[in-house]
Order: sequence, then C-alpha cells, then structure tokens
Amino acid sequence: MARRLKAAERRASILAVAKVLFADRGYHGVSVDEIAKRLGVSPAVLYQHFDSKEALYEAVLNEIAGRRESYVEAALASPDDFGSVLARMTRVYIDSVARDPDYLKMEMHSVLEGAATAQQFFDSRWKGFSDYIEVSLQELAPQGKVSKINPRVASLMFQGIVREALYAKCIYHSKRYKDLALHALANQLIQLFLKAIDYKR
Amino acid sequence: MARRLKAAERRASILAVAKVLFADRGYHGVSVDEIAKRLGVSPAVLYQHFDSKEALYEAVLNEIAGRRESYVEAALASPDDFGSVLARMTRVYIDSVARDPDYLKMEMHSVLEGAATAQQFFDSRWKGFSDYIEVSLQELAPQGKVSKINPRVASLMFQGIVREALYAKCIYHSKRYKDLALHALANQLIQLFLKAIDYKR
DNA sequence: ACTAAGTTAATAAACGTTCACTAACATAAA
DNA sequence: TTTATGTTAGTGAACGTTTATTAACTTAGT
Repeated sequence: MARRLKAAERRASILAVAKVLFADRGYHGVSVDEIAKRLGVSPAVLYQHFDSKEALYEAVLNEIAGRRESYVEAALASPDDFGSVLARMTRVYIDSVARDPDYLKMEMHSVLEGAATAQQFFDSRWKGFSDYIEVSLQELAPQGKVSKINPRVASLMFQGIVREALYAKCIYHSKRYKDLALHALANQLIQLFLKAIDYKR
Repeated sequence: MARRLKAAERRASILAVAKVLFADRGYHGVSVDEIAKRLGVSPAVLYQHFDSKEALYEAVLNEIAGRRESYVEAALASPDDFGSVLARMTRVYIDSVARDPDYLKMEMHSVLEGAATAQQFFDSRWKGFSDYIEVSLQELAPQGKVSKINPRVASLMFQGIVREALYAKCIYHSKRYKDLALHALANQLIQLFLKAIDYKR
C-alpha cells in the first residue's frame, strides 16, 4: 500500500493534508490518526517529520501565515493613482484567498486561539493594505484628494469590508450574495470605500 | 465541598461556566472534566442536566444565538432620520457585544464549524441591521437622499465594518487602535459609511 | 548490503460517560 | 417536636475508547 516517498515529498504531503483538516476543524478537532489515515500511512510516520502534533500544527500555521503575499509589490510595480492601485491590490488578494480559502479559516482559528501567529497573519497579509492606505491618505489629504480622516480608521474600514466579502463568499457561502460574483462584489465595495474617503483622482 | 444548588441554579451555573470556556477554546478544546473542576463539582453532575457534552454545547450555542437583540426596536422606537437611527442601533449593538464578547467568539466558532447555528446567529444579531439598511436604501434612493447602489452590497459593507471594529477592540485587542475608544471608532466608521452611500438627511 | 521509509505493536494518559452510593433536604405521621 | 420516609444533589471510582507518542521490527531502493 502507500507509495513510498522521499522525505521532502512526504513532509510536504503531510503538511498539505494537515492544512485542510486543521483549517476545517481546528487543532483539537483533528487527530494524528486521522491525518495519517488520509495519507494512507501509519501515524508513526508523522513523527519522523515532526516532533509532535503541536509542532506539525505550528508548521502548517507558519507555512500559511508566512507565505507573504506579493500583492503589494505586484500592484505598485506599475504605478498608478491610489484608486487603481488599491483595486489591483485587492484583486490579487481576493484571488489568492479564493484559490486557497484554508488560509482564511486558519487565520480565524489562530485569532480565536489567541495564538501569537495571529499577529504574523496580519503582518504578512493585511499589513500591506493598511500601510498602503495609511501612507497614501497621509499623502493625499494635504492635496485635497481625500477628506481629512483618521487613516488608521480608514484602513480598518477597508480591511473589514474585504474580510466580510471573503467570509460571505468563501467561508460562509452565504446565499444572500450568490448572484454576485466575488470580483463584482469587490469592485462595488472598492468604489464605496473610495467614496467614503472622498477620493478624487 | 461544592455548595448544594437547586436544579435550575446548577443548570444556569453550568451554562455560564461552559460558555466562557467554549468561547475561549471551542468545543474540542474543553473537556467535561475541566468544566466540572471549574464548578467545583464532579463531572457526573453535568449529566444530570445535559444528555451529553454535545447537548451542553448546543445549549450554550442556542442560549447565545437565540438571545435576540432588541437594538432594532430600541432604535426605531423614537423615529428619526436614517443616519441617526443607524447610529443608535449600532451603539446599542456594540454595547451588547462589549458587555459580553463571548458572543462574538461563539459566533466565529459556529461559522468555522459550519454549524447550522451560524444562520441563527446572523438572524438574531445581524439581520436587523441588514434589513433596516436595505429597506431604508430602497426607500431613500428614489428621493435622492442616497446614491443608487445595491442595498445588499451596502449592508454587507456595514456589517463588515462593524464586525472588524468589534474584532479589533473586543477579541483581537489590537494595539493599533488602543488610543481609540470603541464608541469613537464606531462613530467615525458610521460617518464614513454614510458618506460612502452618499447620504443626505 | 546499507540506508531510508514505513509498519506493527505497545504505552500511558485523557477522554466522555455511567454506576453504585451517600449526604442534605423536604415533608408528613407520630 | 421529633421521627420516619422519600427525594434531590452530589461523589468518586471505574468503564471502554481514543488520544499522542515511542520502540522494535520489516521492507524497498540504490
């Protein structure tokens, strides 16, 4: 049974399976035996690659939380006005989440567990947004291109909007928005946000 | 040891303790023994009041999810313009969450577990907002008091904004917003939202 | 033949749950 | 007022399982 894999492959396959299970049911909701069974392998194998269940969980967490999203660089690569860059950043971001919704679930889990990783999630995924918005607003306000508002509040607002859309479409799968594609929804939300901060290009 | 309580009191005390533990670490993160220990009581006692651990969990969930928030009625009691009513509703709501943050955590847990209760949470806590916003926008748009936007998108936006503020202040306890009181933050966010939908009273 | 990869079998602890039992209380007869 | 009787609330140990983890053994690949 169970094809024989090289250490690196096996390690990766363990991480992959553990990720979807942990994302689904959290640390305590998944047993080592179950992960092993899914892999078609004996539980002992896991311990040749990870010191403990907790170490495996942390490895999964770090792998996800640490995968720094390149949306910032990507969006800033071809410089443009604030609104366009923000839209581009957001598009890249929601695509990455739609491609791998487990990320969002793991983030929620880590927040609930009060894990130190929660900060890491924010740093690698949301901070780019927040920083870009805050810096841009500080820059645009004197030029009268956006209204004078607390940049920190605005960035929280944007984060909340994007997050709610992603929850509704990728986790909650709310029927309420089923006739609205994620991108269409995001576009409308971005327009609303720009209006909120009174952005004029 | 363990003071002797009447059935109703004991049941209530179990629910109270179970609530904070489940909210903190989720269903699988808490053992029956631990709940019993916190109560200063033998684990067997729990089974005189609940059929199983799962039944207890569901009881907690139902108790929280079912406690219908009266912010809608409260806010509509003294009729006013849309913005004022929305602000009042929001204030009542965030107060109730700030008073009992376990609610928010349990809602997150139930979303992650894909529990049917998640719908119940939405119905009892968020639907009031969404409905009020959607109905109001449909009414105000023809009068030119708000811009013509998808009411459903607007309500999702508002929900996301409020939720993010509550997460940041009540769960995540983000240092980022520590110098902003919850109410002040909420007020700014409401103003931004009203601006986004181009509300004119 | 040697090594890397995987298995089988075992462990001790923790889990949810049940059981036989007792102390505390309430009530009505004496 | 005491005493007998039934009920309610709680105990603590034990059940069978599942858990995470380890150690000793086997097999496949080069």
